[in-house]
Amino acid sequence: MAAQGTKERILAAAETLFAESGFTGTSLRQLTQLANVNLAAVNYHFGSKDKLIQEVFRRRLDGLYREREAALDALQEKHGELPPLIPILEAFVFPAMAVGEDSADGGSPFVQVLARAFVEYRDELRAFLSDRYGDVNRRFFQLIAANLEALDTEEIVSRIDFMVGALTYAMADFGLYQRPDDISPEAYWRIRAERLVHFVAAGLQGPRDGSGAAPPAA
Amino acid sequence: MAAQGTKERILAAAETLFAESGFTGTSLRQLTQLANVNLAAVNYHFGSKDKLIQEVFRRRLDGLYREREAALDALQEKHGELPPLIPILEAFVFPAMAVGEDSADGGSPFVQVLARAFVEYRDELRAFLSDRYGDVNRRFFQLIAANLEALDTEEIVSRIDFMVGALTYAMADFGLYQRPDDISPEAYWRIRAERLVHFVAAGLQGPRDGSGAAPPAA
DNA sequence: GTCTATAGACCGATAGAC
DNA sequence: GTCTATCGGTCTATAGAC
Repeated sequence: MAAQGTKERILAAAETLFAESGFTGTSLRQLTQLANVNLAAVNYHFGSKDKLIQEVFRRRLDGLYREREAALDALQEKHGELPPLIPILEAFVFPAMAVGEDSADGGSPFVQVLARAFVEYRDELRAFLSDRYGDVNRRFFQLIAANLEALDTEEIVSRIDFMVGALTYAMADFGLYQRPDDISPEAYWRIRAERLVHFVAAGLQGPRDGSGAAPPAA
Repeated sequence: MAAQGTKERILAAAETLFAESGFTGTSLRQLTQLANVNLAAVNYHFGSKDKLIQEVFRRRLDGLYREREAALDALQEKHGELPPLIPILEAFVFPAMAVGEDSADGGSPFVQVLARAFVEYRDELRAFLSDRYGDVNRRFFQLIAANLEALDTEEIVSRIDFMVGALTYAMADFGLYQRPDDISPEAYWRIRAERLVHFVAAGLQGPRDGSGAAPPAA
């Protein structure tokens, strides 16, 4: 685990600290100290702090989006042009669980870094992400929307916004639900991901107005 | 609008800049310049940057939580101990819309500041918020949970986490849905809040497992 | 209560020896 | 590729004149 190349150690330390303290909140001094490399190494290997941030994302997201695309391809192979909603949501959520599983402790700092990206706005980063992954995101968007065609576009966009919020927050593990001692980290994430998919599917497909989706449990 | 007291101008500027750039990302220099007060005024009036952050929250949340509590009281007056889910969610969400409506442009920077608080972790701030508003939050939690008693506690906690995510993200207006030109800011927030409540209610009440909540729209 | 000035620390980036 | 040293700039907080 320890003592890879300098670049890898920097990236690993960056992921950890960005997750904990954000981009602005993390200094290159803390970062290089944790990575056990010289301060100047960041600029030597990455050019600047912003480029380092970008590389932290690229390293994880390239693989993640490859998996998401492959999952969509497989779905359309199986179901034709418009697969049902649940597998589409699974194709988006499940690959995200695996990201960061190579980290030692089973935790997944990168998904928290992803959540930071929404809040800690960096124009350069936003442009990079949109450029590189926008096409796949739009493909998901359109497939989800096509499954909700009883709704008008405005309402669909709103509901997808809510979905992204639930997703982001849940993946970043900000909530109250803690892993019980008797289940493994992998099982924990799998259960959460399944619950999330069902929650979001129910929310997306809910009635247009008033009166609750189902009779209350009581 | 302009030229209130120094403290008020500082608080207003802080709200705006914290919403845009976060706590760490906002310097007292930017802040005092926008507020048109001297740099030293922050420390004179608030003691420190952290105390200023705390005051930004207290100023808005005291009123918000008073409204939320009053809405719950009124609900229980009307429905007895356990009101139905939708009005409970409305009692939580609707008062949040009004917060910040005294800002000049109809926008609501404070709700974005709230979202920051989840991501930009500050121990001092977390303790303050939990101390001051934890009781009301727990009351909401329990009423929601009581409406979902067909589910086991673990699943309820998970779903409430998803709810908080959707709520936080939506209130912060991070998503793609933009206000159409032909509706007022007030109407925009009301529509979003209603959609959010219905989305979350459907998600919370969704089936325990597999197979989608309702027949797909197509 | 408002200002200037500055202390004391930290920041990202870079030049240049090895 | 790695290091030291440092530049030029930022930051929060405060001391002290008015």
